[in-house]
This record gives sequence, structure tokens and C-alpha cells, in this order.
Amino acid sequence: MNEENRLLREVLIRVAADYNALEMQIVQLSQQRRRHGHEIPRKTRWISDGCQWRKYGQKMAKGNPCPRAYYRCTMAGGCPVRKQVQRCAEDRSILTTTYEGNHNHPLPPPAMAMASTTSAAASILLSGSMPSGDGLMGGNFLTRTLMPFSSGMASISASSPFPTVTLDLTHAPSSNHFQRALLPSVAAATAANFNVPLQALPRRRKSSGRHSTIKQICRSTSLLPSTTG
DNA sequence: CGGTTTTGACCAGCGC
DNA sequence: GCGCTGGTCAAAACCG
Ligand SMILES: [Zn+2]
Repeated sequence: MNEENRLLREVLIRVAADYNALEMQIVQLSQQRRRHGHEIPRKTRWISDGCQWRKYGQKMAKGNPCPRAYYRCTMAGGCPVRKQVQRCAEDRSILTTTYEGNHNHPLPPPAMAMASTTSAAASILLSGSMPSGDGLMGGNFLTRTLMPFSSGMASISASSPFPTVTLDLTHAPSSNHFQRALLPSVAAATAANFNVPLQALPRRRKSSGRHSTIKQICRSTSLLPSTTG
């Protein structure tokens, strides 16, 4: 266990390093373009999750004055990813975003890089510490995994029935870039390790079929007004 | 003009 | 079976 933890730590540190490098590259590139007058258009600008979302519904919660919005990924035809966003009633600054399913198409480069690395980390973890008896994630070991990484800025917990990851970024620091990269990473990791055979449900309406689900609870620092996110 | 948001209708589950 | 409720459709409005 200790050995695995050490290994995991190294992997995570590596992830962090990769992310830092990528972010630096992005910043440099954007600055260069700004210098050259080639400002990145709003449309193709970086989106919160790295994907384009189309809103397809909104419902008012019964006892809450905060509506719930439903989005669908429009980056590729037939991308089964859905997303629903809900604001907390009392604390308007808290958003709860729920992603369901995994993308059908490649993600943007930074997210992809992070995703692959994170996936590798999760893979190592699974093969190493998991007794592989139940085949599913055995409790909170993903939590422990990403704990040193987050160290108070995010907590990850998983539930058994089907891949469900809950990120609580309520008190995250100013680096919300990190969140943007972390989210698709976790998504891809769960997709890679808990590859559920999509079970061709004939257009079921309810009962969010067997997909990996990711809940993200975060404060809306400046993230909320993201138009398509 | 194309794509997205808005917004009421609609429809399937589910509890009673 | 009935009505409530949450999720989705689709047409119109909206916007760059
Ligand atoms: Zn997608």
C-alpha cells in the first residue's frame, strides 16, 4: 500500500508538471497571438469543459427558485454526453454541474494530454491496489488517489453502483484552469477503466443508463458566465 | 444565415 | 387508472 501510494504520488506529480507545462504553452501562445493582433475569436475560445454545449431544456425546481439547465454536447453528431447545471438557492455562487456519459470524439489537445496521463495513473492504481474481485471501483481508493493532488482544493469520492465521480471544488483556489483540465481527465480516466458496454437501451427516457457520471460542485468565481459552458 | 437559447408542450415513469 | 413530476422536443426568438 505504501509503495503504491508512493508510485501514485509520483504519477500525480508528473501530471501536475505536464499540466503546468501545457498551461505555460497556452499562455505564451495566446500572448503571442495577441501581440500579432490575431486575437482568438470568442467562438473558438477555450470553453470550460473543452466542449461545445447546446442547451436543450430548463426546468424550475419545485421548492427552489433556481432552475436546472440541461445541455448536450454538440462537438460531434451523436455524442451521448449530457450535462446539467443547477445553481444553489441560498448560495448563488455555488454551481452543481453533472456530466453524464463520455465523448464520442477527440477532446482538445490539453485536455487530451491530461486525460491520457490521468488515465494511466488510474490504470496503475486499479491494477495495483484493486483486488479485482468485484470488477468495480472498490470504494474510495480513487479518493485517496487524488487526495494528495487536491490537498484540500478538491475532494473526489466514488460510489459503487456504476462509475460515479463527485468532485467538490467548493473551495478551489484561483487556478480554475486546473479544474478545466482536471474534469475531462477524470472523465477519460473513468471511461478508460470502467468501460461499460453502453447497453443499447432503446431510447430510454429515464434512469440514466449505465454511463460514467461526474458531478462537479464548484463556486462560480468567473466560471459561471461562460456562455456555452 | 447558421447556430444557440428560450420556453411551453409533450411524454414516460412512478407513486398513490 | 390518474395525476404529478422530471426530462426532452421543437418552434420561435435571438444573436453574431
Ligand atoms: Zn462530446
